[in-house]
Amino acid sequence: MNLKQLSALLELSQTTVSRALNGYADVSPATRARVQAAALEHDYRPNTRAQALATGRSRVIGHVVPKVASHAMVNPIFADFIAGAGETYSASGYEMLLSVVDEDDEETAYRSMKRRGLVDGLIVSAPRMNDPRIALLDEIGLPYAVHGRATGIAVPYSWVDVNNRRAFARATDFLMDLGHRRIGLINGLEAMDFAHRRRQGYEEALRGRGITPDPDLMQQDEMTESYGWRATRDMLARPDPPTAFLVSSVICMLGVRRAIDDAGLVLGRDISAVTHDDQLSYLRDDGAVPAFTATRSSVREAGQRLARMVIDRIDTPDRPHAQELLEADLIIGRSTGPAPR
Amino acid sequence: MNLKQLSALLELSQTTVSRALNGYADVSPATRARVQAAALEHDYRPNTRAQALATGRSRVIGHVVPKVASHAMVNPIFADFIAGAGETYSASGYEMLLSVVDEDDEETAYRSMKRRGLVDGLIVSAPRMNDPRIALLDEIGLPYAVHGRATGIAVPYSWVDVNNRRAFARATDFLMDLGHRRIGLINGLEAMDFAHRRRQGYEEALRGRGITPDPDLMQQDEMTESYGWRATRDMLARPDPPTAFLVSSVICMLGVRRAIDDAGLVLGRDISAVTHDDQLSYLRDDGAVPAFTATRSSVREAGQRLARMVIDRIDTPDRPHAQELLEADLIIGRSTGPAPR
DNA sequence: GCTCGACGCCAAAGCGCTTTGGACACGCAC
DNA sequence: GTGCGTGTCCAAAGCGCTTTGGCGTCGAGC
Repeated sequence: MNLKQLSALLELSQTTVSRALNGYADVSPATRARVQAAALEHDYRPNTRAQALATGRSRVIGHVVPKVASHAMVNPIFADFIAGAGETYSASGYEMLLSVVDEDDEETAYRSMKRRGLVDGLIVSAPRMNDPRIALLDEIGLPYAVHGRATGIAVPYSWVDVNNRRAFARATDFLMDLGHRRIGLINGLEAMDFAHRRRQGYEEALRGRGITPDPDLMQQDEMTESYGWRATRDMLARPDPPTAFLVSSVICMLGVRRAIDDAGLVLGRDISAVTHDDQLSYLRDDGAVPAFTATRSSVREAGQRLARMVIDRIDTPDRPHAQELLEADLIIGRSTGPAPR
Repeated sequence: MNLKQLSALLELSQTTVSRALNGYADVSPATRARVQAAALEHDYRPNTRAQALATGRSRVIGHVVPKVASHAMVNPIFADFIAGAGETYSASGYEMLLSVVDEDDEETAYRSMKRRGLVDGLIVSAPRMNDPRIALLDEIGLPYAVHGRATGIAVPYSWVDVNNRRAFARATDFLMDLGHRRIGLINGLEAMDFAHRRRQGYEEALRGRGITPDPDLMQQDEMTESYGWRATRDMLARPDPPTAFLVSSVICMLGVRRAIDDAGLVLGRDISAVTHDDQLSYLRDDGAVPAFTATRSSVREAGQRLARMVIDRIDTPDRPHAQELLEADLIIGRSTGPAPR
């Protein structure tokens, strides 16, 4: 059933049927009711492609997943983030288009999405420092919103981010309050903006108490379980090992715990550790007392907010850019305790 | 730059330009070359929506993510699966549409996708036993391929699956070869077909050696870390605890290890455990000797194969349905050893 | 009685592509 | 010269929708 057939059936013009369904005022209430009833009865849904062609809007929002050729890593927060964004999209009549793109072809991909009229807007994930994608999208003229910030970009843009600096500063302070002085940082790749900010927070807090950050106690890498294990093992093997760790993700933290176990130590007694917790659904840690002390912020919620933000930008491109800085909760769990003396 | 402008510029008709670019024979080699050069120079890309409207094909494949209202769980294999499928799509000129849908609205969502001409085909994930979606899609007439099988569905359909029954039978046999007689099963939800098959394999292997499966040693639930922990703790607390575990996912396995540690036991010495390993990129376990003994099968590869399969079905709907049964490798790691006596 | 603005409806154009059904020119065979 | 196949190209219709501009009709206001 298409518009033509439906309007023939109702003995009305396509114009009237279309306008009745789209809520225009110049349709009598009686006619509108009749049209709506018929549409419902025959389960009429406008063809998206035709609609998009006629209106110039596709009601689709793109997410580009860069595929790094070297290490075929998929971001573990990806699924929950997508779930959050997807919820908002479907509630707002948008669809989500996912494009897996070779890292080098990202620019081409963006341009092509615009030219082909594939999407009305984009989500930019995992911004790096001085990320070139922001200028690119401004040039192309495709509405977008960024999950995170990009240090070094001067022009305003729309973003949602966690206050990573403050979260890690608070966590560091918390550990120092417990008497820890040597605190290892097991960070994500610091080319990623969030990891850079986390280190800033960590170093600031240390310096705030007159402690000079020790480069030997800082590691950065792709946040896998085995990286967490390796980094912890190495630091614990040092002559003057840390008594506490600050860890960038729960996945890493699992490896950290394993290394601590392997060393015959007890987490929360011999060694303390605080992790950032994105509240991934399959790693939910919400017992009465959580296993891990954590800076916690829901990545799913970030997805929801970002989706809302792009949609707003599509609807009202002239509005000034929006920014949302989410504060992470500091949740006390069983992985921290006073520094052993 | 659109077709009209391009053809004006070339002083050719739209027809000829279109046919030149789409490889039709009735264009002289000279003209074709001229057209291609101009298209390249002006970076012309046909508008997808117009193309879709004209051809009746959208070159988009849908993935429906059911959103379970009660427990907002996102499948951890989701990201890697998507990555695999996405690679194949972009190599084949397809796009991926992701739709997050309330569990109850799944039928409506499928019908709507068809009516609105949104997608050319679909991937069905996480089939349950007697899954009604297969009959539904056959009725609607939307090409699809299923990730997994649905016990109880008689009609042929296209699928890619891991031989879960055999994988778990082999793992059980392996543990029994090591002398284990009481083996706990920490399974996924058995309404899911794969979990059902895994239990079958487990029970068959036990019976094959004259052991009657003990219902007290079987658990099923959503495969989270905390479930793995809880189930293991409970079974170890039994009067006659198992000496080995069979675990449905690496995520669970992390919880299993935690519970074993908590009990003051050593994994691989006091207690053995074998897990299924989907080779998730952020949980890669590929040291010289992996931490976990596992039945291993790449979910990313499954994504690639399924993508290929739907595309084939779209291109040649009359071809008989294809099936691919992937065998899981049994990888020996450090989490298994002879049963203690 | 006439004008004018609402009101309710519609014909037709247009979105940017593909595809059908020729048209035209040319060369060849008869 | 006629007929016919072949190689190139094109005008126009169509995909299913939205939107512009206009057309009657009717009641109110003068």
